[in-house]
Amino acid sequence: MNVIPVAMATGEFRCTAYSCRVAKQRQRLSRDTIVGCAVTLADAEGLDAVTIRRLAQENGVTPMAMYWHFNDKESLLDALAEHLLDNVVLPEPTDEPWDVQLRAILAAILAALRPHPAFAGLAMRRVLAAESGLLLAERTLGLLAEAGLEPRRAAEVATFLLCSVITLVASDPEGVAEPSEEKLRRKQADMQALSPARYPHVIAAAPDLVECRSGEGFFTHNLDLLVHGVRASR
Amino acid sequence: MNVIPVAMATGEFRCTAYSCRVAKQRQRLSRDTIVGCAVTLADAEGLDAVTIRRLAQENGVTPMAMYWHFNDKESLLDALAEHLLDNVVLPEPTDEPWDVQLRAILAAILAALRPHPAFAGLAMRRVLAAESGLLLAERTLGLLAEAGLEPRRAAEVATFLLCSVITLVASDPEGVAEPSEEKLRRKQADMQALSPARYPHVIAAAPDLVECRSGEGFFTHNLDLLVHGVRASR
DNA sequence: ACCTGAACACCGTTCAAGT
DNA sequence: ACCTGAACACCGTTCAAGT
Repeated sequence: MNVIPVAMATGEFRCTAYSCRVAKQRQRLSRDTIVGCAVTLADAEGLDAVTIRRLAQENGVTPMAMYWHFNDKESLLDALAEHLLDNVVLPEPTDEPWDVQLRAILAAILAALRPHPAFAGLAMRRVLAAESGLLLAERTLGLLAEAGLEPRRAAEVATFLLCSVITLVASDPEGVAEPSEEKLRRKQADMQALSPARYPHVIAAAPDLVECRSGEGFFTHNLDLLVHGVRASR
Repeated sequence: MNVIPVAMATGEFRCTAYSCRVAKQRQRLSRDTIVGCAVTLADAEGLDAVTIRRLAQENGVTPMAMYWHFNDKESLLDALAEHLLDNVVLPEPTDEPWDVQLRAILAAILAALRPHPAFAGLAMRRVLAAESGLLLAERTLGLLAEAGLEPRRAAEVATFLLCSVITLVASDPEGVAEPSEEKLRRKQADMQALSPARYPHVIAAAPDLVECRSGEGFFTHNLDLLVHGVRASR
């Protein structure tokens, strides 16, 4: 969290709790500072809060200033996606078996996305475009070839694996990091109020169903599931 | 496609190519007609085109009329999600082994979502709320218990499986059904222009990577991967 | 019960212009 | 090179009012 709460003296521009830059000495804007601001904003208030106008305001600048740094909002989102992919710390190739290495790669992606569930879903649009994304794809395809998959099948599996890992993080219905604790309890109560005759398993699993996404097991177990799936489906 | 193109005589309201209701005899609005309109609109122009104001216009009605039928846009999207889940034709329970039945359920979900890639992703938010979604969850949890998974693990896997199937459809970067053929070729060309030293596998797989999502194999093979994964990770 | 009118606080984006 | 001002065509939503 590189949020910088500031108590403003001058009223030069509105300075919210999530203001991303200090007012006194406003250095020049850059793509990176804007992306950084967008990241903290999305983390704190969800992707919907990431707005051209809001970003401008956070930086004490006119909305139109953004258009010098980005062509349009689409390319701003692209930059957010690439920020995620750039944060993936890809493990060096080893002489371990393909499945161990594949798991390590997927885990690395997971680790980079988990801090940002609000916009992890954006990563998908740049895996085959950004350099860091292509590197992931390259390594994944290589390992799948090593596993003995024919090319077409390797492409299908690689695409699916990357999407699945992203989904593992982004599937959370709430866009924001903290699903508010309150809503979760209500959801659980709703489920347990169902007809016990028709939904016995759902009722019994209600606490797990609402909680499991925030446990460590959800990620490790389902990564295992994926890798086992690849091995078994050859 | 229940799109009704109309050659308007009167100018009573603007009638686009995707107008969802005929002008001459405007019967009453209902949640169902609005949802139907939203579905064809999303299929044709993407989810972004589904707008309170646009829906009103398509139905020759004031934007505010929507607010009698839906509390807000969120609940409109909820209705879209439930429309998807309602279309799942759940296979009857049989005495086949659990994995065969599980695959059949996942395939049924897939079949319901595939016609609507633009908003298939919405399904996630209502699986544990809508009746038809809860039925899916119930059956899935039952089969996973039958497979011998402990409750917590079953909840994790069920959540992941449902998300993954949805992702299988919704992961397409383009929101619209037809990714425009033109862009696909450009994407493929971009990839094949990469450094052959650094990205040999990506370059070789370029055609497959851009095409594989529209082939039948992408879905059947990855469904198999998931089911195999469940079996192997017990 | 079902819909309209007017208004509010937001969006993304373009174009010309300033320094 | 970097940013502003004014304007345009959109959003979702509220509130009071009409039939």
